Amino acid sequence: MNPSQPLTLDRYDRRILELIQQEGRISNQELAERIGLSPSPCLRRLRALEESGLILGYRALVDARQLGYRLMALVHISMDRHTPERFANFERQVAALPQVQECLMITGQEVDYQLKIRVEDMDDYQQLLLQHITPIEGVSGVHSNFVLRPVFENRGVPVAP
Amino acid sequence: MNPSQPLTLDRYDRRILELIQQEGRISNQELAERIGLSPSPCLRRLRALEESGLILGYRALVDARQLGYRLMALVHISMDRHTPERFANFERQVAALPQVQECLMITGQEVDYQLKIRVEDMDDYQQLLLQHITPIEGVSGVHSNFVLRPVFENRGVPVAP
DNA sequence: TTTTGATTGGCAGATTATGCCATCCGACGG
DNA sequence: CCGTCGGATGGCATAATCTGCCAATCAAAA
Repeated sequence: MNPSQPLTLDRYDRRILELIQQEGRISNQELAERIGLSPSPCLRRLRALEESGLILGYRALVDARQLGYRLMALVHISMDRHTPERFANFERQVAALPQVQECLMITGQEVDYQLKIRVEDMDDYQQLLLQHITPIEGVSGVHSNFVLRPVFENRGVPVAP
Repeated sequence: MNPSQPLTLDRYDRRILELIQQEGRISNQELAERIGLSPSPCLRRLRALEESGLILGYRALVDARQLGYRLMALVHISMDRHTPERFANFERQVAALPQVQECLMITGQEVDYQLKIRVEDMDDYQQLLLQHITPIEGVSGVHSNFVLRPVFENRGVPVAP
């Protein structure tokens, strides 16, 4: 959790990062085998990467569509007054909505945030927007784009030499 | 890998999905303990969820900033001719760029794709755009927004009862 | 109440993780 | 050129975990 230490990653560390971004549940033995180390130093390195904060955690990828979330939308939000309180409040409210998968504060003349949203269908979407997003204090504009097809998502961060 | 079977998830399955979305590397023993089952049926359920395709895989989350990727951009792409070949070619080219973390085909009068990009700095970004994205056949417009702050990302899919 | 089918819990063997220590390697100083 | 020193590695032993198997349990239907 300490965002400092391994400023110097050697090829073993890089290889570990590449592999666990692809196979987050790979066993230490197989990891060691693939990077060309024995299990002991491999595990030590993995733990060090975790401790350093470079590895933030592990996630299972769940197929949203199979869970019934057939609609994905990108929502652009503009705020009327740009005070820290407004922003903080908006972010808190939005974080409480489980359908909001992602919230980014972005540049743009008419836009302050982009939300990525997953819902079951348009009815769901309309209700989320009108009941929970538009009413947040300070929200002055909402513009929606829908995802026709996710070409790819959840790619690993490149870890070049 | 078979996207069919568990149309009916009971509370155990739901709990498993919730937990492994938060702690992708949790041991089966602790998972079992937390959901209130013994390890055997817990592992059986987990494997079934994996086999069914509901769990697509596991990923380690790596702190991009610590790896030097200090700039994140959302790039909106418009294509001049909407033929399947153009789209397929664009997607292939873009998939070959490791800086492109995500590619979504979206609705919008002037937009066909949104890319999420991670680079080290503006120089990097300019080079990626001019050298690798703009030149792709059919790309007629590029508009960039930069991420000032990622409020949150990588949230799990809600798995409601 | 009895039957039937699915799910569970516990057990045993196989696999994996983890701490410890001697060894190895490279850098530095003598 | 050789010896010392610090850090990293590999192997080993123990602990923990995984995983397949079987009898027991539970629930729904007859």
